[in-house]
Amino acid sequence: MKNTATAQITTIHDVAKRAGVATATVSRVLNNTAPVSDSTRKIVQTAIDELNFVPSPNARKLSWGKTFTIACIVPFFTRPSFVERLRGIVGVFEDSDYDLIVYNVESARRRAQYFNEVPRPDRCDGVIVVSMTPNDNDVNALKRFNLPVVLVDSHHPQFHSISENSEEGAAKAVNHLIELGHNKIAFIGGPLKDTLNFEATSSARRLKGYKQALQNANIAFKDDYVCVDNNFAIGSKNGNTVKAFTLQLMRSNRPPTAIFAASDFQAMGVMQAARSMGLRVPEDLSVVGYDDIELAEHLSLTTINQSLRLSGERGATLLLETLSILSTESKKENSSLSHQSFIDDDAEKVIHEKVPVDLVLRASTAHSLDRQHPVI
Amino acid sequence: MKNTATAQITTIHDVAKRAGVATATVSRVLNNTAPVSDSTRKIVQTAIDELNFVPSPNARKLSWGKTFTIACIVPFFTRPSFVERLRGIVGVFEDSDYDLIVYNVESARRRAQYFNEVPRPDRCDGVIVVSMTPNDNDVNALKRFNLPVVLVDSHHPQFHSISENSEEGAAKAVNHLIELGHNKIAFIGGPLKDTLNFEATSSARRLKGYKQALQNANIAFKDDYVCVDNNFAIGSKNGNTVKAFTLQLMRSNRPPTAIFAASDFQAMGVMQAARSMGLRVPEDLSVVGYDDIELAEHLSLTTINQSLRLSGERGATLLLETLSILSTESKKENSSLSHQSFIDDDAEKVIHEKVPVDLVLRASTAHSLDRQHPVI
DNA sequence: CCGGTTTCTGAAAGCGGTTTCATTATATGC
DNA sequence: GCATATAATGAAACCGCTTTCAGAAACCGG
Repeated sequence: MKNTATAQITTIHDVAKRAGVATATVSRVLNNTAPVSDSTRKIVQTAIDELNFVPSPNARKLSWGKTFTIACIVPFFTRPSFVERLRGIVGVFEDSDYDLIVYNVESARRRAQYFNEVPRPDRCDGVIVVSMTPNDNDVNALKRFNLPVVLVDSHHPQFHSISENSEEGAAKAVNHLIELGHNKIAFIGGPLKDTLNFEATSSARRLKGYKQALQNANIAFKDDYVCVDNNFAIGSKNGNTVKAFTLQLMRSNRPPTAIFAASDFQAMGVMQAARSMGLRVPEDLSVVGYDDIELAEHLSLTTINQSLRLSGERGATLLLETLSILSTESKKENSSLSHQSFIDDDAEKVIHEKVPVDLVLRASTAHSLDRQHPVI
Repeated sequence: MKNTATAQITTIHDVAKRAGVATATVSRVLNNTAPVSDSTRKIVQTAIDELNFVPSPNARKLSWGKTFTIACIVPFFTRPSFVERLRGIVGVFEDSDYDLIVYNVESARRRAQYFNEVPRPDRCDGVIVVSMTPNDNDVNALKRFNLPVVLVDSHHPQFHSISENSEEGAAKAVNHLIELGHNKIAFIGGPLKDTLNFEATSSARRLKGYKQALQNANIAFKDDYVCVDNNFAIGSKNGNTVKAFTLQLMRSNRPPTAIFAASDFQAMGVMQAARSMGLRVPEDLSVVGYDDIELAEHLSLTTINQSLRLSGERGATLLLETLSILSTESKKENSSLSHQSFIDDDAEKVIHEKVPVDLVLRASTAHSLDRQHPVI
């Protein structure tokens, strides 16, 4: 008696039978893909409503030869910034016909696996790659079936991409510090190269922007002021290294008065470390981060906003656009099936979009009160 | 010439033709679902390898009547605590045959939509609901097709669930403060009830635990010490409210010496606010959070660890187990198709698992140096 | 009122797999 | 050595939907 009457899934046949028509007709009113007389349309629609019929996504996919699925390969949980980007992506697909499957890369093994297995037309209609620069194998895998691909937060000549200008952002951060009178500015960042090919390069580019800004201001670049955490790899707790760097810097005989961190997450570590040794931020030490993750606001951290969420949104939208262009193109093909080989020609028209980077002023930076030789 | 030769997807027919066998045979070696002679098996396998054949997931799904997909309905997957849980869930399914589709709820509309549309056997084989207590409609929707369901971080008598004991956790937090000599302990939390039915109740339960702990220690409950942010709703920036609460509390004529926040995120706001008015944590104010998100470690925040990730893992595993039980059961049915109605009887055997809550001692709490009437 | 369109509809053939059923080849038993 | 169980395989049906193809019905000009 406690048997919850399990509802059966109604199929298109049930509807057809009930309406006294062929399944083809039902299909036609579902997709209004061909003229159906008003009278039968009404009958069918009633049957659909009464039976509460929803076509099986899978059958549909199989029949249409589309998957209505977007694959997103992303080093998902490793850093807050990825989550923000993902949020932008998810938001776009929520309102579309596409399902989004997130493939979370947390190891080199997975990375290779996903790049090889996922970009197949029977798995997805398009691929978004976040924060990973495809290597040669990846490129092959991605191109094999000519699926539309968009890179978010990375760049490759052969694929659409949405990225930010890290050099510019970093320069803005450092310029801000310079304008505040700082000239002893240190850099703390992640590794410059990395097996997984992601996040790494951004640190490198930010370092480059840092150097550039110094040079423009005629401040000598000092090797000791650059701390790069080569263990900032997957899943590692970067906190300790960053703290160690900070302590080391601040205890040196020429401590910096400001630190530019390559990410907000690292900036937080810097602030923690500074406080732990009794230094006040920003009075004793100015700190600038990068990313403007949600956290930054709560920490009152001055940082560089790189429109994380927007980048995800733009990437997703770009993919959607590509998808719809392709589908109209394939319709054209039907009428004139001649120019097969021309399709690929728009490989030329690869789109590379830049997302703006802006300084967000908060309370972690202040004028330099540099005492040239601090008493220790 | 720049035409990247787009590979064609090879089908089971291609393989069959190449191997000179019927598709049925290929299918059999793929799933070894029936005896195949070693010789033909080898031939087929070779063909598979040579053609690099991977069966189409969709065709398979359709044919098997399974989707090999798990739906995960989760609010704001960007909130750190949800991300942690999701991380646990994702980890489990990565190693399974199932794809995971995440449905991100950010509005009441979406919530209703997802609960109505997603739990259908043609969309997924099972559902994980995170941090949302199903209402009556939801329950109907979830039960309609008798899909296996697991709730993570919520509770309902009719569904499996993984949850934590918020009262207990809160009590541990408050007891810790009491043991440190505090007796002016304030509570800052999110709303106690909410249209979306999630997150709210956890604040309420933590408040309950707070009250209980006070009572046990014979400390009078004080209404002014309870600050509940009813705007901690969708997308709102809770930071400001929390800060306002903190300032208000600390500027009152009987400021607390300790604050227990219902989440780490809010605890961070408290710490920020305290610092902004020149108070030191923990010297002038002790702060305890809840959740033990990654952040907490970096903030040296004393908090309650509620095994966020573990809860996701357990939930996912439980669903997987249910799934495999169901599939073996349905096999049994094949042989003796009598006891259809008995299957539902194990609705009795709903599993409710609790995940441990533990105090994590860090540096945001200290002994109370209460000056009974602080000079202001 | 008739040939020729146009509009509407049903039967049937896919989509790419799995599975049943029937058939043939091979073993086994007596 | 023959009846019979068993193993191995192919042909065909099926999963639920879409789409082609072809036929029926309605429409139209002359």
